Amino acid sequence: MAHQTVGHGGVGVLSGCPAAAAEPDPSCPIEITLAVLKGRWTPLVFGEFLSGERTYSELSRALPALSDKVLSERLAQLTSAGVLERRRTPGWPVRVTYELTERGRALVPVLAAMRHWGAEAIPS
Amino acid sequence: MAHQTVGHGGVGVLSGCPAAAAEPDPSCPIEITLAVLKGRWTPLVFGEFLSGERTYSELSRALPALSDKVLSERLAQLTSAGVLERRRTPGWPVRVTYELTERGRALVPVLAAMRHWGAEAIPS
DNA sequence: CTGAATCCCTGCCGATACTG
DNA sequence: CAGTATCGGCAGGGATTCAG
Repeated sequence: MAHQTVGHGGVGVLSGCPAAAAEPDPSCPIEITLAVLKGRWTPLVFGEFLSGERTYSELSRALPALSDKVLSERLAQLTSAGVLERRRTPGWPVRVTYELTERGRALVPVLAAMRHWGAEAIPS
Repeated sequence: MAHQTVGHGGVGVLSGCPAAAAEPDPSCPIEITLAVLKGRWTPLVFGEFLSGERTYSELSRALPALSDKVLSERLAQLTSAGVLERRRTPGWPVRVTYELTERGRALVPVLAAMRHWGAEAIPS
């Protein structure tokens, strides 16, 4: 299994990306996953949902240094990625809760793998 | 393995980060892993090493649209993260080869998990 | 051959203010 | 309560040029 000249075209970890990728491809599965987690605060926001559903104000209270703008952006990002589900309770006051979808829960083991790798300190 | 009510304080996916993280913590294992993969071209550069060692010019040829500046940055980023090892062949012409370290190979399953999750299309 | 230095442009993020 | 609008600062990344 010495290095063969074949790229990662069909079977490698990067399969789904063009073999001789001229450019980074947003449709590459790995890029998709990275895009979901991309941006500051995203992992922390995601982590808030590990123990159940959350409202906007709960999140805002749990992460005080996170501005409304970015919180909205992250919730929209995770929602449009299918990771969170947004549910509006009619009536007053307006109450919106977010919670993990099935796809969101499927992301947990992925994060766990990342955590495991990142936890092994680099010998300085 | 239904979702437990416990937070991410000690045992969750985000363990290693401050429980009530006031701010995103660069020392969080997940943030560490994301930082390694961070930036445009990084996954593609990493993928080049799946089939063995590479020289600077080989990488440059394999990824023509990638500028020297960013290629240098990525190689430095991955090297300082302990993912790649840099080896200089003395003499002329100057020849530098990079290859995956043990830690770099340990990253492959992580990428595989990300690829697996990203490959499941969102039902539009 | 393998990069580093510079310049510039774009996109992200924070702060603040405002709306349904 | 749950966001959106706007603006400014700063870092990321592309093109080009220079150096060891």
